[in-house]
Amino acid sequence: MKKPTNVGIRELAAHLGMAISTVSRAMNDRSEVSAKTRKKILDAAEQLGYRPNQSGRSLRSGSTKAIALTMRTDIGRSTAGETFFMALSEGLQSALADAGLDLIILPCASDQDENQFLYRAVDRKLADGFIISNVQRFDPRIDYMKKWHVPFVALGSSETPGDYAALDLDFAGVALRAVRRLIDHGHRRIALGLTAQETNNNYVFLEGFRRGLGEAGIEFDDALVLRLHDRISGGYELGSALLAMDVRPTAVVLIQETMAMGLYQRLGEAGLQPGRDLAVIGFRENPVCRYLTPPLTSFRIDLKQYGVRLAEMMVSVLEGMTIPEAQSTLTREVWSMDIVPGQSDAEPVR
Amino acid sequence: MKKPTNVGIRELAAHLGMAISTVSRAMNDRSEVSAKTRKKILDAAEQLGYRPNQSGRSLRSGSTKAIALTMRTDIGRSTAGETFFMALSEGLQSALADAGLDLIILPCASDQDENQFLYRAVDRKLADGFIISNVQRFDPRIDYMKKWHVPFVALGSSETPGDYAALDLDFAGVALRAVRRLIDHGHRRIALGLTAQETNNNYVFLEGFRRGLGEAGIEFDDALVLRLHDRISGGYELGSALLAMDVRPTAVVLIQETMAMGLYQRLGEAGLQPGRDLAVIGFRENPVCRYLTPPLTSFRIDLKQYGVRLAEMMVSVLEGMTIPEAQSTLTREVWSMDIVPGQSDAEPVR
DNA sequence: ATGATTCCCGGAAACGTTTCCGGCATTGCC
DNA sequence: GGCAATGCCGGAAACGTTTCCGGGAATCAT
Repeated sequence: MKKPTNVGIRELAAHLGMAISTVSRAMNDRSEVSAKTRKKILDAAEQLGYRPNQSGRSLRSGSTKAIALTMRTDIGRSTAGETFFMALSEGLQSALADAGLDLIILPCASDQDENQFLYRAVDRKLADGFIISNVQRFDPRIDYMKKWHVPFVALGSSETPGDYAALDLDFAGVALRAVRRLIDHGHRRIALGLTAQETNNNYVFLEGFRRGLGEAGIEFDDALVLRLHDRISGGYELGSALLAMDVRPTAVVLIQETMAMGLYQRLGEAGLQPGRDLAVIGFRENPVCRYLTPPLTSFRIDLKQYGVRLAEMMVSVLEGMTIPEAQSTLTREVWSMDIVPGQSDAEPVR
Repeated sequence: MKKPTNVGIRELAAHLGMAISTVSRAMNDRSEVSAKTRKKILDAAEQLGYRPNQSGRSLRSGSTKAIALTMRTDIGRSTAGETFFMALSEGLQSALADAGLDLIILPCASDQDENQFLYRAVDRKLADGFIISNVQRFDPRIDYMKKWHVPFVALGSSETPGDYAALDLDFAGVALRAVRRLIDHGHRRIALGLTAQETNNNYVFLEGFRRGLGEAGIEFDDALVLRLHDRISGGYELGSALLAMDVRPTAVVLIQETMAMGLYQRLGEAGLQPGRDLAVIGFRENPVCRYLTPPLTSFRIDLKQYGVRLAEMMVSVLEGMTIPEAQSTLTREVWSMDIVPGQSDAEPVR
């Protein structure tokens, strides 16, 4: 069998004895075509196996009907990252599909420049809109998108000024509530585990942490803030660092829940028990952490709904670009999270 | 600032006082253009910020210069540590980029038909080549791709006949070696934890398992084969099922290492210890499992290299489609894995 | 010096689709 | 019954690029 010659709109029109413009209209559900003509065309299209060519379509219309989501392949890999993007995509893709949009994920390997990677995709007009993940505190990509007026929403907040849509988890609120909770339990000396990257989340989380301490009149001690690899081994190192301190903290708050695994491990090796000898609160609820002993106290978010909301915002931005009046849709939104109490943050022993 | 009119090849050519064909040649590094003309053009392109439009390009040339990888968003999720796609993409994207190809991941939500999802992407010519993951034992998608002569490689093996490229992990070998190892340790009654889906991996893994038993003259007992959800809770259920058996097995082999977490949990609740009261061997090495106590015995694969190899195969298939003679590149390849001994598969207590 | 070859480059036709424009019916209104 | 409005549809021009074709200039061999 030879490679089948793909039937184009021209062949289909010829086969029907109609003009290609009519066929096009029928395929796009436009109103200028009568119902019975449309049916005839759609039937013939089905029968001949005609599918509109996306290249021709987007060349002419200037729209790809696709949304791109950037994803670093080396971030939060040991567990958090993948479950995050997968669970997010579940809602995102589904909701975008309802709006007639495809979702494509653009994975960026660690040996590539993340900014150039996006610029290239944007310049080549790979998608109508872009969702930028792993946003930095001041992110040049945001400036780029604004400069060239390409629709985007930032997945994560940033200090880059200007009007644009952004969606983020409430890092500040989580840190604040975690500290409050620990203080309520009687802790006074609380450590903080951040990641090593210069992401905005770290900054915001630290802000919330400090505010929590300030509320209770506890002096902030910079030596208790540790920056670690965003993986299990980072948690292990965190444990070592805590154990090596002259006067050990009685509690620690983690910005990345998978660190808890390494931390648990390190504590166990030292004969210490999480929750009894050191209170631990993680960030995002993660199946892994529920199966730790003791279960990790963390915060819950429905990532699927989060993805749906992300899709809504993207669609809204897209409409805002085409429909001139609706400029007010560029909101920065923060989703608060619910605490999931575990057994890992009891009162301190003395 | 208004939306900048994107400078096209025409504007660039006019600005240079050259023909657009010359500019096109220069942008594509073709030999029919002199070195100094090329430099002049590239400089001007840089200065004016000209980037070729991908739609126009692929419409004319029929090639998108992109490879698509399908990914179900609901598979292996919540499996904590399931870093498969991220680690794979790391090598895959990087290697494809070296070949001048983009990688795009097409996430398919659980409420969508996986086959139709692929067909749609193929019909719309979203990519030059496709990497099909989560292949079934008999996978209609493979037939579809072959029928329409669109380049693809199957990520995972299948029983669908015909010549095509496929890459898979050595499920059979791992199962065989796991059983052998347990038998060497003195185990005779060995259970098997599979996933509930009808994937080919389950079948192949079971084959290897049976073969291992057969080698030692141990009768295969179908009641010891359990099919569970591909997640931590599945492991928990597995534990319950094992504990409920009249005569308990002394060992279990898992096709999915994250099940171990739930299993450990369930055993702990029953006052039993993995590795002492029940030997456990998992499948793929996973950071999470190294931090279990006791560490899980499993098998190692370098997913990044695996991704690089996948890219090579894809490129090879692509060349095989254009260069007529090279049809012999359609190989089915299986990667063997190295065992990573943990403490979870000791001798049985009696 | 002449013819053949090679090297560059310009002109123009595609690729498959959407969309503007215009025109023929048909309908509605007085 | 005349005239405007409306509904449907055909023709053709775009969208931005690649590539075929052809031709002028330069190089080379004779």
